[in-house]
Amino acid sequence: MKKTILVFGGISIAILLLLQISKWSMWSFGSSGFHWVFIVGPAFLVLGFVLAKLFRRPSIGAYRPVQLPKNEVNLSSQEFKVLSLMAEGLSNLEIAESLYITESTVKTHVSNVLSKLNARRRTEAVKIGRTLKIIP
Amino acid sequence: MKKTILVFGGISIAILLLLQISKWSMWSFGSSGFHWVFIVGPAFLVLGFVLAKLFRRPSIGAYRPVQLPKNEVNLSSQEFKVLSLMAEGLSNLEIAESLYITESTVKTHVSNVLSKLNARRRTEAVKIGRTLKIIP
DNA sequence: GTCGAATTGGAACTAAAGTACCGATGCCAA
DNA sequence: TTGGCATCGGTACTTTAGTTCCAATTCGAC
Repeated sequence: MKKTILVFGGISIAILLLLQISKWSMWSFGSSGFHWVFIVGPAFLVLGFVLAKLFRRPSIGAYRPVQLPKNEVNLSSQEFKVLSLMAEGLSNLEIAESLYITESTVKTHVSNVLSKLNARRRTEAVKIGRTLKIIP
Repeated sequence: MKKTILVFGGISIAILLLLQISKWSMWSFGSSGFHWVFIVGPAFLVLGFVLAKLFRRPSIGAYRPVQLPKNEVNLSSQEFKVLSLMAEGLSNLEIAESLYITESTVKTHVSNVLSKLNARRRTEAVKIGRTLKIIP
């Protein structure tokens, strides 16, 4: 709340300053076409807004709509086990030891699971799996 | 917030300087007044950038820091937000962009969450958080 | 006002996770 | 018998995640 007040206070002061400057400029420049400020200024202001939005990092996943992969996700037996153990918070190594396979194989399975669920991280895979009610 | 004020102050001073410079170099632009574009334009461009940044910030809310009644685990407001976004499957970078903080800060929060929940991985933290009904 | 917790962020790491590509085996249905 | 799939495993690589230590503000409570 204080922040907001300070922000708007700062903006107000800035506007006041700009007005003051414009007055001073009027006086010092005479009739050299100062009205440009009121045309070009807002235009560039808007441009700045737009550019700021554009330059903002695309944030690929933050608001990405979770597109559910085609109704039927066919995880294989092992892939399902791996996903379940991922949801339990196990690391690849721990999953490997649980299933008596090597970590390399687990990585392969994890990659396949991520691909099939259209996820990019194991946490996302777990979330999607829960959404699809594949795992509790 | 001091930063904000400093920014506005800096912009104002910059505009003043630009005006001053333009005053000294007015003769070289001709008398059409068109040169204002090159002075006011960039200034408002920067102002637009700053304003866009400021107006983006406060609208992220929607997360209520839930105070835990018992359960020794007491996550702070930001830590709770980070944990929630972890459960959504976001990466540290995506969480950072969602909360308008840097990835470094997110890492700090994640480390604290893992420590407080006695977890060793974010997936485990999510599972524990769900077990403790901190997150759905 | 002072103090502790919270927030933010940086630097410099180490440790996992994930990708891409490969080969081998076994199984099953067409 | 052959093509496709699942399983297993490997190498080499890039990307995230996570740790540790540090420091500057900020905020609420006392």
